Amino acid sequence: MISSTGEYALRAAVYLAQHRDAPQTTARIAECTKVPAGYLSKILQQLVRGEIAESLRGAHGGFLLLPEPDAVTVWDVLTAVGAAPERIVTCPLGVEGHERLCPVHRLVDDAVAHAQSCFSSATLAMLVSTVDGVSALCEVAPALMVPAERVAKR
Amino acid sequence: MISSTGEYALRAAVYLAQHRDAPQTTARIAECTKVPAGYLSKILQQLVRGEIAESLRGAHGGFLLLPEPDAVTVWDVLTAVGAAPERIVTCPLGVEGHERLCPVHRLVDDAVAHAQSCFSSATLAMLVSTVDGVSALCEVAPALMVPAERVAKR
DNA sequence: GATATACTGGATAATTTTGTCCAGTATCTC
DNA sequence: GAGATACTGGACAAAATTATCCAGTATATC
Repeated sequence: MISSTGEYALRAAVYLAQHRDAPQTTARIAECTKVPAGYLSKILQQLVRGEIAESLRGAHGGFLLLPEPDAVTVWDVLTAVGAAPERIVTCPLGVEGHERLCPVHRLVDDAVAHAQSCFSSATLAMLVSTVDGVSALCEVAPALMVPAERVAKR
Repeated sequence: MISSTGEYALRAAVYLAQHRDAPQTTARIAECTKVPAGYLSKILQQLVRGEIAESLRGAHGGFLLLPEPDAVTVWDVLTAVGAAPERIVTCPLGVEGHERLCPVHRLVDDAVAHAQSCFSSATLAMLVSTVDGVSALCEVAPALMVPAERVAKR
């Protein structure tokens, strides 16, 4: 449905939305999102070019989410890395003489349209704020940890 | 949204659903669906293994749709070639200690689920029978050709 | 200013997907 | 049975995606 690149970009963007207090290094984001560090570096650069993140060089540098979390949609993130599913606008067979899509491609395009709709109506703020026992990126909410884990932390 | 392989398989399956009267050769299907012939050959083999098509060797041989067109869904075709979008069943980050997906992956999985629903409720028969001026695979209905094209044919 | 930190951009490599080619085999027609 | 047709399976090649590495540069701290 979405490529590895898209998945990775989404994880990184959500992580930045969760940690707006200080710049987050590539290494830290990579560790927490389980994304290959070297590749993540490229993806973060794309997010910077897409004005989704900003980068700060030097000591204590890293990446910060640029807009407010409620002003960035999942669609925006996927688009920034070229991983957004694309609508079918013209006949993939290149047939001349008609404009409308045939039933086959209309079906596929409907699915794409729905995905686009889902993704463009979900903001990073929504993903981060949602609470139902499992927070974004699977960070287990401390209050909901099972006893064994809470004990292990001490 | 779906891979080239999936798109090609769908075109081929629909073509077979449109031409059930006689076996269709790889060359003919390739020409009409604009799919690279050599690659199509591999895809047709996968459709045969998936019991979506049957093959007949020798002169006047080719491929035939195996089940009735109303008994094959788009989902079936995509699955046969391993191109069906997959549901997210476990946390892609591999975090232990919880079962439910986090908001990020729940969102993505919802989109996948919707696509799966679209694809599994659409049969080849539906795609072939739909008439709204453009038939499946963009074959222009003769009666609806624009005048210039009708003249050009003479 | 010296040093350590951390992003940038480019080169390169591994992997997966897509695509090509051909010898072998089965089947039909005459 | 001979010849032509057409699928089968495997090897191989091209292209796109994913991933790694490193020298260069900018920034913060002392």
